[in-house]
Amino acid sequence: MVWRGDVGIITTRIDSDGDENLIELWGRSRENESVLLRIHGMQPWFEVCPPGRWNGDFSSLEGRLHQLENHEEVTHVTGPVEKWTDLGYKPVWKAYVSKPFVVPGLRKELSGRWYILSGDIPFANRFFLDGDFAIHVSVTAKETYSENGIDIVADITLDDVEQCQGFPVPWKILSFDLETSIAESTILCAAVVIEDRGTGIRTKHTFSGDEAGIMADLTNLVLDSNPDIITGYNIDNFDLTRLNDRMAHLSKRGDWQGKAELFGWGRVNRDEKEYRRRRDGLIPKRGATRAWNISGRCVMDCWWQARQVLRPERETLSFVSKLLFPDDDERHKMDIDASKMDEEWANRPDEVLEYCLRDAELPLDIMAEIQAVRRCEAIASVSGVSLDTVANGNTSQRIDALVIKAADRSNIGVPLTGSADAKEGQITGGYVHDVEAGLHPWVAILDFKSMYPSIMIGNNICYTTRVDQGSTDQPLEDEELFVSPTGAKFRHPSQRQGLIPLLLEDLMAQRDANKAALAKAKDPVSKSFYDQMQYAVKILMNSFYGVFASGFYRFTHRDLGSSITAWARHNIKKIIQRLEDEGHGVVYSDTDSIFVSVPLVEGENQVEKMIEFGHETAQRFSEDSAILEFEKGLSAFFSHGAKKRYIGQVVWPNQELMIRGYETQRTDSFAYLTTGMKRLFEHILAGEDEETIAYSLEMVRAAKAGEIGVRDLILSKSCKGRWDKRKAKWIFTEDYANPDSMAQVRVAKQILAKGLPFTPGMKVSYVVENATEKPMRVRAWYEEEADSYQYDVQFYAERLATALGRVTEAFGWNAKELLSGNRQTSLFSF
DNA sequence: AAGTCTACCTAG
DNA sequence: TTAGCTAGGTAGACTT
Repeated sequence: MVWRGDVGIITTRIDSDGDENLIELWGRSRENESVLLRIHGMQPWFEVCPPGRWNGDFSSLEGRLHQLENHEEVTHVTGPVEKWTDLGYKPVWKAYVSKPFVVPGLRKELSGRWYILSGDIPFANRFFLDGDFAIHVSVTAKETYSENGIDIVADITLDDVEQCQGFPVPWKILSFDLETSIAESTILCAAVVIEDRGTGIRTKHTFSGDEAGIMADLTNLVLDSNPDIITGYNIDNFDLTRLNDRMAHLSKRGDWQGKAELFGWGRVNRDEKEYRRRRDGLIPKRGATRAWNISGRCVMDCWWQARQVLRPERETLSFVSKLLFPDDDERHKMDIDASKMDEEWANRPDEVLEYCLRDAELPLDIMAEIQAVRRCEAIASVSGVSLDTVANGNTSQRIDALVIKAADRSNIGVPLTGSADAKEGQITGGYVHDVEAGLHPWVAILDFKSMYPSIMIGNNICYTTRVDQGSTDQPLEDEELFVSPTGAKFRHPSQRQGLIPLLLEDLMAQRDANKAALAKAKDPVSKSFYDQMQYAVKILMNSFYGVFASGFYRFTHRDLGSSITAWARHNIKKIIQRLEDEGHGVVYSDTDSIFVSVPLVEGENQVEKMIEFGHETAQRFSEDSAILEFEKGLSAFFSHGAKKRYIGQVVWPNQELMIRGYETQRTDSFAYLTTGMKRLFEHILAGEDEETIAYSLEMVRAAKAGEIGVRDLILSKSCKGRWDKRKAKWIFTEDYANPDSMAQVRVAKQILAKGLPFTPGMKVSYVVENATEKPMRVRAWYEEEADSYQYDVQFYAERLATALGRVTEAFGWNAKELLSGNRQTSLFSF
């Protein structure tokens, strides 16, 4: 029976064990079926061309070509086709090979005789590249069957797949949590909550009893419920790692069946062959990266998603929950002491199970609230990759998906990653204008629309358009070139349209289309959809510059990044100069923005004057590919004189307090300072100078008097470190020159001493007990011990005075004076 | 007390 | 901090 369906692709792998090389794609259909597509008929290949400049002498290649054709791993060779490379046009042969995994060896073997192209592209990516597909596809299958709990398994070819409009995939998400013994590191109990986004139903499960039984039941639930996405809080570093360790502990070496029973979460046959796969197999694996790999499923750690979206001051599950659901006490009441888990489990197992279940469900609430999956889906849709590649991949992979496709279509050779010359040191970045200290009334903020992408488009900046002395491909004699302030030259689009500028133009058009659709959308579902899409396009466009300015990306050259920023500096400095020549004060500028004083008018209509001035000025200085926009209007702007630190009272297009850089924005500050400083800023922008000083003095006084609740004094900082497998201990010396002089490392060690989990890169929280000791004495923060903290009153008072004093100095009070509570009369004060 | 160095986090 | 980039401010430990 013919099956037709729209499918969202979770992840891919290759199956090259048989005669054929299959690409396997796991997904979920619009109709809520689990799907496995097995793509037949594709063959792995790479390309070769003569190294160096091509001299047209085909006869010199005959021997090499013959050797290539007769290589035992090479099935056949086609070509040559003329392709563009960074040394000019060259003849390119395509070598088809028996198996994808022979390519790395061949690459090495041939490297002296040939220049290799397209030789490091994972074979499974060919599905997206050759088919021009993204995460959502439409499939027609003549027949299908069920296998391994998957509803629809279809053997098809690329021709049976078509592009598909985005649709909300009814993902099935499994969230889990383990409670573990501190003494033994065994698993005491587990909980799972499964969300079916098709039906909207959640089911809850708890597991206790002997450890092997818990793991086996958990595995059975994974297989029976067959989820697409596995989540939980910090599962990458904790829960999955622990399951893996316990599997190793509880099963004998080589007992693949025993291991599969305990942790065989993969969506594949339960046999030894699948067990033996190094990745994408029966048993979840973590390679060199942080990301876990489970065949057929996508691991999406709620902690990682939440930190990226929310940037929380602290990163515990309970903190993030309170941040998102402040009114919901049930969700975050704390009644189990995790540092005494063994006792808790012995004394009141029911409560521990309930606690465990709650911590399994919260990640689902958090993921839904921050729309983590939809966000990934939108980026996957725009860049043309699977869900897993967005959730667990890197920026280069997203850019690759777009650029390689475009290169293949235009006969541009695809160089290997790392083939470019290394960058010599850093390139120069954006220009930051000195900020004039003090309060400035009426400031218009103008900024360039998508500055770096526009510069790339406007000057046709691309790997494929850069003029290189060493290339056989030189511009026409009368060709108009774009010459960057660094001297780098780029071809004219009439002669060669760059791939990147073309892609960026397309993305800009997509963004405009999505924005237009968003404006027209009536129901919340489509509104959210178009908003996600336009945002995904924006994210993707902005990541182009970074990738092309990096030292290792395949399509880069050091002149690209430095030309982009050089043009940016040139453009913005020119406009600042012209504004100043006209008598307009430029208060500040950073990279793509200009803060300009609005001429004052008599009477009441200063806001209207600012709007008119903002729009008029922006338009006047706009050029074709450097469009300046009036972004915000401020009634007041203040900075104490440091770059990247300022505040503003926005009055157009809406009313808001805008703060950049200051302690209020920093997650390594403490609540008493951030909330107080925000209040201070409101006084400053309202022109309430006396209140500004009085408020600052009161804050410092209260701190000195020890009147602040310790919860408002918790500091938080990320801590690195790594687990040394051989020594079986945590080491910090790799990441820190002097680890024990760093407060966060000392805190991490306290956490570890308590037997609590520590995740490298995660923030740790602490209170300063005594800063007169060097290094200062700090105590890790545990909510359960909240009542027992002593803090260093003088330390907090000084830190407050320092931060507030920088600001109040503009009003005549410095840090020292805030601390003492009175102003020293200087010799010159009268 | 001033300067150097490492580290963190932010703006864009 | 999962091969995007640079500019910049600040804290704290330590040295001179």
